[in-house]
Amino acid sequence: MSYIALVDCNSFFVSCERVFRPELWKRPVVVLSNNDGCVVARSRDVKKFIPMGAPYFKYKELLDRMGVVVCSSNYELYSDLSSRVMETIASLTDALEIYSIDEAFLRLDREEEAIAIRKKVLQWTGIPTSIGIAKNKTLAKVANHIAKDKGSGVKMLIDKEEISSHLKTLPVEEIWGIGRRLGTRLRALGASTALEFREMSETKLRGSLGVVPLRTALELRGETAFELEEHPEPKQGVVSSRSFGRPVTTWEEMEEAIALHAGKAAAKIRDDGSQATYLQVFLLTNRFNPLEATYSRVASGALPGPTDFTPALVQKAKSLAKPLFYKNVSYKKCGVFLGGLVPRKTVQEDLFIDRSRREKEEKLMALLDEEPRLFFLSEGIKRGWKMKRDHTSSQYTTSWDYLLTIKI
DNA sequence: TCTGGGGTCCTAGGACCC
DNA sequence: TCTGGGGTCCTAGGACCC
Repeated sequence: MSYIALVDCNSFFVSCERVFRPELWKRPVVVLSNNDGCVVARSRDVKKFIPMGAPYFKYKELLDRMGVVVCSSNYELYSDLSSRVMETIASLTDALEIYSIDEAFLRLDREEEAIAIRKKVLQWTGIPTSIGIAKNKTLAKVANHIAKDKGSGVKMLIDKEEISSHLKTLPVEEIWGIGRRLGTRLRALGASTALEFREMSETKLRGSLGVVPLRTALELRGETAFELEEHPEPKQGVVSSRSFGRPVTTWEEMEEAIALHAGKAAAKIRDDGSQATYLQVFLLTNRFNPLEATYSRVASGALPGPTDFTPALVQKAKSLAKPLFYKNVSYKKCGVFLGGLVPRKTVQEDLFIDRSRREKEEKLMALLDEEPRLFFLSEGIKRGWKMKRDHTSSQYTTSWDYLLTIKI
């Protein structure tokens, strides 16, 4: 008999910070999102009084009063430690699905294997984990919560009676795949616990909620509806977006931000070895501002052919964004999505672009990717709309002193 | 003053075809 | 006067995840 296990790193971003600052193991710690906007990771003791995703400005005083150490996020560090954790797990199992930066599903036969994995990950990376084991992914999630709550590290949830008794006390919205909206609808339908949800009829679930919640309910009954995906499909698209440090009201600034995001997204797909055939831009106002109606616009279009060439993508992004931009509107955020990705190798030669021009473009992009201080002037020099935090981490694009001059 | 960013999957509805 | 029905593809939007 084989089981599904979920390995989940405990307070992952916090643990990453602690690995490099061991004195923090004894302190309560939170990690903030970009722009120091939200609390995105909390040490165990902080979870009791700070909700996940809490806006930092609302909790700043409380955090200070409680003596909580506050860290800005360092995604490069987290993603590097994540790779190490995943490599460690991979070395101890054959069937692994990396589900997120801090979680992995795997197949195993015995609880001892999980205990060994947990020990090895801690020993090799310094990151503590919790492991839930059950018949399928959804129940492994439930088991994982139990392991976390009890602090025991590993929880095997197989016995039917035991499963039922846990589901009886589990609120519907805490089930993996059931969020706030579905939770509200389920409660209206008379299911407020996982057990009540599991016992709803299939036709009712399918008819009023759709196939995903139905699959979730089937898993709670012990069936398998979500397979272990060891070889995930390539990404559908990449997005670069960010909130502004202050409201943006002029097209000149918006244009710079759009260009910057198009450039960042382009760099990502080049790094992945793919090219885009479809581009989307979006502009948003601040949805929390009660004085103004929320304004959110999207525009998209096909590219003339698969490309990863920054200037072509920037031009397309700007031309799509321009008609969306209204004067007298304060924008909060914008972004660029590149989709319809195809592997670079299989892209056919475009007969209308001569070879030497293509080679020049490739050289220019290679140069751009090698040298972080290089950027296109269309992305702006001053960037008054950028978040303040970003200025501290990279000066290359924000100070004249770091500018390079090159001739092409 | 200050509320993240990057993804996935599903559904509904329109366009188009026969 | 009467205005089909089924399939496919595309896109926008909703809901969820971490």
